[in-house]
Amino acid sequence: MTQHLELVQSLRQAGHRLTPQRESVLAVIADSHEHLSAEEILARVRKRYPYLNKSAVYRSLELLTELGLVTLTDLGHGRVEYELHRHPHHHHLVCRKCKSVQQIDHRLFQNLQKKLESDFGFRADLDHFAIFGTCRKCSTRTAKNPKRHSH
Amino acid sequence: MTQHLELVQSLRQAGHRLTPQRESVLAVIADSHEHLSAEEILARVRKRYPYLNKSAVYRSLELLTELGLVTLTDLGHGRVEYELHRHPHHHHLVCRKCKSVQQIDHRLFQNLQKKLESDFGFRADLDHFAIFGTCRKCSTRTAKNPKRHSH
DNA sequence: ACACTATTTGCAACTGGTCGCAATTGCATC
DNA sequence: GATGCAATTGCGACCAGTTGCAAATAGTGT
Repeated sequence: MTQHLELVQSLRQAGHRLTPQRESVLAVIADSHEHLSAEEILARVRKRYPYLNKSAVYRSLELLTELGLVTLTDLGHGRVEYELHRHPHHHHLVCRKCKSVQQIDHRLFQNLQKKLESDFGFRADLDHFAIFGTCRKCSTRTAKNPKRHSH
Repeated sequence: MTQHLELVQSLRQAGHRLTPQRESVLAVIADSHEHLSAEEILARVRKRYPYLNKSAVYRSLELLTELGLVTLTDLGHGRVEYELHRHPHHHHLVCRKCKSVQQIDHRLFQNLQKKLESDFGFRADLDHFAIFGTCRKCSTRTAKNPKRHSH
């Protein structure tokens, strides 16, 4: 939980207030080592603050993402997932057809990331990235049998 | 409109039916040279088919995207935007803080795209991509004055 | 400890998008 | 041009997430 403390510090340093709501959202994320959906976060937070409102959770998550303390990934499952920002990170290849998710190493992105920073001064959040496309299986399958597509 | 015809062909070839709903969604997208939100597409389609249901539009768009005829971009404005798939394409750098959008050349992605295909057999839809992060202006600003962040 | 005020929260209404299912329809075959 | 049936649509309920606004409160200064 020293991590938790650090996070609280970053928040305050960036000029934001530390409310019990934010504190508990942070705690939940810091304590978990998996991806969490907003819904799951809300449920866990409510164990400590039963009446906490969902907009508070969403607003906290938005802020934490903006501050770079939390990463957000849309794996195309209809809900966004949050995770404490840890280094280094993996990325995801998400197949639009079969919805499979494949992890890839973060180093694949380093060149691009550096180039964006040097050319445009843009600090890309490429720490936890989802790329959509068609996986090997689905590419070959559709080439043979146009009609079939699983889901 | 020859383009429109080609699109219809691709649809049929992939084993899908050509319904008036799909046809009009396609026509609207093919006729427009800007990004269109689903809502805008729905509105335009209704000029021809006044009672067309929104789910039909969404389902058509999903299909067209899957077939690669249409590209979909989430610029973080709370709504996804659709566009006819034209080559070559630009990409977008979206600042999480000031929400500004900056276009960049598609060639920045070619290496990555090739690598994903050769290493994983994954055909990434990198034709129209949005990368989130912090733009130059916002990086320097937050370093100086932690509190300020426009929106 | 108290007052002040900008930030944050709770609430409830709203929005964009999805889903299950019954009714309809494109199109292949006769 | 009629038949059959799987693909597709319409519908309404639903879901995740957002927003505007009035009420509450963290943190600053006294």
